[in-house]
Amino acid sequence: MKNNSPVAVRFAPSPTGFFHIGSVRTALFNFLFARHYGGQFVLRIEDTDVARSKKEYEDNILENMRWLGLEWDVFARQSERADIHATELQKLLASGAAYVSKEKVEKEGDRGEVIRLRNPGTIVTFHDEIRGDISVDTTDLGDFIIARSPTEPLFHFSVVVDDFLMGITHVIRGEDHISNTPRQILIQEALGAPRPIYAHLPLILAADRSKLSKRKHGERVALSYYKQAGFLRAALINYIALLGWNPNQNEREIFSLDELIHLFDIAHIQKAGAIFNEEKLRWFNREYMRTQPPELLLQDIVKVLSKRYFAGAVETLAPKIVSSIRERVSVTSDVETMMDAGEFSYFFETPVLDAKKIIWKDTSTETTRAHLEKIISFVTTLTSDFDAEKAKMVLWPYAEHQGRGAVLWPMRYALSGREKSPDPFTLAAILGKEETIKRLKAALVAIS
RNA sequence: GGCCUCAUCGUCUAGUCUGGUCUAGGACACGGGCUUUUCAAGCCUGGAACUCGGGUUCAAAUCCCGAUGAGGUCACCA
Repeated sequence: MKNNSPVAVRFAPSPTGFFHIGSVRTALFNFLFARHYGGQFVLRIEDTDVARSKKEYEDNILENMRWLGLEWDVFARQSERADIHATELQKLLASGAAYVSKEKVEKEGDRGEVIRLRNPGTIVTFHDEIRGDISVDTTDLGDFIIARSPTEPLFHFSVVVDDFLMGITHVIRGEDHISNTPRQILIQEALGAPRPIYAHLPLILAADRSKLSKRKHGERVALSYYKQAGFLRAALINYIALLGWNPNQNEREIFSLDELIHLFDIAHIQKAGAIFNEEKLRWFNREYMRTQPPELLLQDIVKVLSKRYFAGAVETLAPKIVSSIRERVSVTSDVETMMDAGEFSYFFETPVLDAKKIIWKDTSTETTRAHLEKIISFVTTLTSDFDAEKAKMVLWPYAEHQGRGAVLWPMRYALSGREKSPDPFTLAAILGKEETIKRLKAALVAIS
């Protein structure tokens, strides 16, 4: 497993929950670092806690790592390295650096005997690439437990053994591991293992400034939530990379994964935690959506609208409305939100008109009626396959002359029955000549 | 509470190492305006921050000390 690469890093999630944003960031930074230096990126599943680890979670992590494009070079499962851990543990026991200790059983699952590290009780000072030197008096740690039995190592021990034997040169992980580091260094020293270079990343925070957690902050901490909502991987990667790191490229904010790899450095990593802001993520996503071919959004629109409306009607409608929707959404799930708010209902059903709303501001009923009649006569002159541009051409001079609001508002409202909608020309083109005239006449009846 | 870490607009950040060009720059969000009526988008524009207190210095967002505040962590979880 040793290699000649200058650096080797690892992302070591425990499969005890769905891949969440904080883990994504740790994985991303490790990936970026490895690729930047042409080193090795190890994905190691820390599943030594048999009771809490689930295959389902492991699958979720792997699947999402691939989806994000964070390909790893080496894959390992800690549970499959049990023999290695047992061997190393025996060495410590044999040398007296660790010992079997009798315990009183306090809670269910506790053992009568566990293995503790003989703590020399020194002051451990280690260098952190982001924070500088950190010193901790390890006497308060006591002879801490490193294994439940000779074949059941605990987190700190298996991490140190694996990092050592897998040749990990840099440990890049969350700030919540700072307090674990002295303990792990003590184990390294007992094992005679070299000390890797540490870099503790600032945490990604929830709006309340506390660490993002499933229990406190719900589904929005899981990457799959954003994936399902239709966020693009490039937007997610770009946004998360810039949370706690800055490439220092003047004012630029949009970067591809390759550019991030090229630019990545530990020197520009932030020390303070950063709040995850979905609004800004949405902005990134819109930026990336613009670069996507419209066909992709079209497929999503068809999928969403088919849930509620007749598929045949959706098929013919969707291509006509895709460009106007494209301007109004930041993420594809917005399409569903719009549908739930009734946004598209007027394409499928005759709108129910509120007579008062047909009239623009202080325009009189008589004038509005005259405008509507005029609009009908204009529309009548159009060929049945007219588009929005054609409709605008015949109607615009009249609207311009009579007052845009006075003419266009009643038309738009008559066609949509809503205070907010696409412009009247687009509506008319989508609805078609016959339906447009029918709805305009209905408005005329409504205000009579 | 012990230990550890952190501290620039509401949020993400540039600037801090190598003090002066910072009356602190950008982005998101928000306010106002413009645009083919509404909504959105776009463009223009506005408000908005160096946590506080001491030092050092001709000069401090930048260096030092302290206070305060915030977070992390204290398992036979990872």
